[in-house]
Amino acid sequence: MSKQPPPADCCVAPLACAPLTEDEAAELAPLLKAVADPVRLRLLSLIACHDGGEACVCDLTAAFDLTAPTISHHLKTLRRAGLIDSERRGTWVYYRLNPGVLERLSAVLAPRAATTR
Amino acid sequence: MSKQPPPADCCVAPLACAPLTEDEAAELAPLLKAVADPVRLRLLSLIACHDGGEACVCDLTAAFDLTAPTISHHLKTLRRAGLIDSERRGTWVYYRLNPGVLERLSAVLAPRAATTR
DNA sequence: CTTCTGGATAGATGGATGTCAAATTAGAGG
DNA sequence: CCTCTAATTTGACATCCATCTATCCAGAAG
Repeated sequence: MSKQPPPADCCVAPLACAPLTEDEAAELAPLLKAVADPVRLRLLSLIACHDGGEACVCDLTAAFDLTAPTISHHLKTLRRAGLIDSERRGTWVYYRLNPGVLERLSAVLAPRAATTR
Repeated sequence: MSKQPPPADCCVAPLACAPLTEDEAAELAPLLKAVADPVRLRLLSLIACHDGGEACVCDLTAAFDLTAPTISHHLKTLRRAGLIDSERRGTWVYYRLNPGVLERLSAVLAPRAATTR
C-alpha cells in the first residue's frame, strides 16, 4: 500500500499518457477481465438500461439461453470486481451498476485525458 | 449481416444506452479480452507512449521479466484483435497503436454517450 | 412447521490461456 | 556461403474459466 494511485479526480492516467506501472496494470487487468465476456457485457448493459437502474436476477436470467447457476456465477464475478452491487428485497435480489468503476475503465482506455471534454 | 450496427459516427451505443445485442457483445468481448491482461495493458501503454508512437520489440521485451516468445505471443494477440499493427524495417519489427479501436472500447464503457458528451 | 420459489453454492468437466524451452525464419554482414 | 542477431513459431504443460447438474439457503405463504 506504499504506492497509492493518482488522485483519480482529474486525469486518471490514460494508457497513452504515461507507461502503466506493473501495479497499475495488475490492478486494471482483473477489472477488464470481468468485463471481457459476452454474457457479462450483456448483463451489465441489461442492468444499466433497466428501469430504475436495477434489475432482478429473474429478469436477467430470462434474457439468456443459460442456466440460472451460470448467470449467478457471472453476476458474482461482476460483483467481486466491484462493477455491480446487489440488494435483497424480499424474495428477489436486485443488481445495480456501481458507477465510477466503468467510467474509470473508459477513461483509462481513452486515447487522451478523456474525463473532461 | 442483416443487422448492421449503429452509424458509429455519433453515439457508439454505449453500454448504458440500449441493451447490447448478442452480436454486439460477441464482437466486443474478444477486443476487451485482448486488453484484459496486465502484460498486454503495459505493452499497449509502452507502445502508445514511445517516441513516434511506435516501439521495437526489443524495447518492449526489455521492460518485462518474460521471455521473448511470451512477449511475441502477447503482441500477436493484440495484433489479431486489431489493436496494434506491425511493420518490419530491416532487422527490427516496430509496433504501433491502431487508433480507433481503443477509442471505441472506451466509448462503449462510458456511462453515457461519451464521444460527444 | 411445511412447502414453494428465487437464488446461490459445490463439484465436475471440457476448452481456452499464459508461460517456457527448443526449433525456425528473416535480414545484415562478413 | 556462413554466421550472428532479432523475432516468430511450435509443442508442452499447468492453470484458469464457462458451463452444467445436483444440492443447499432464504423468504413467503399456507
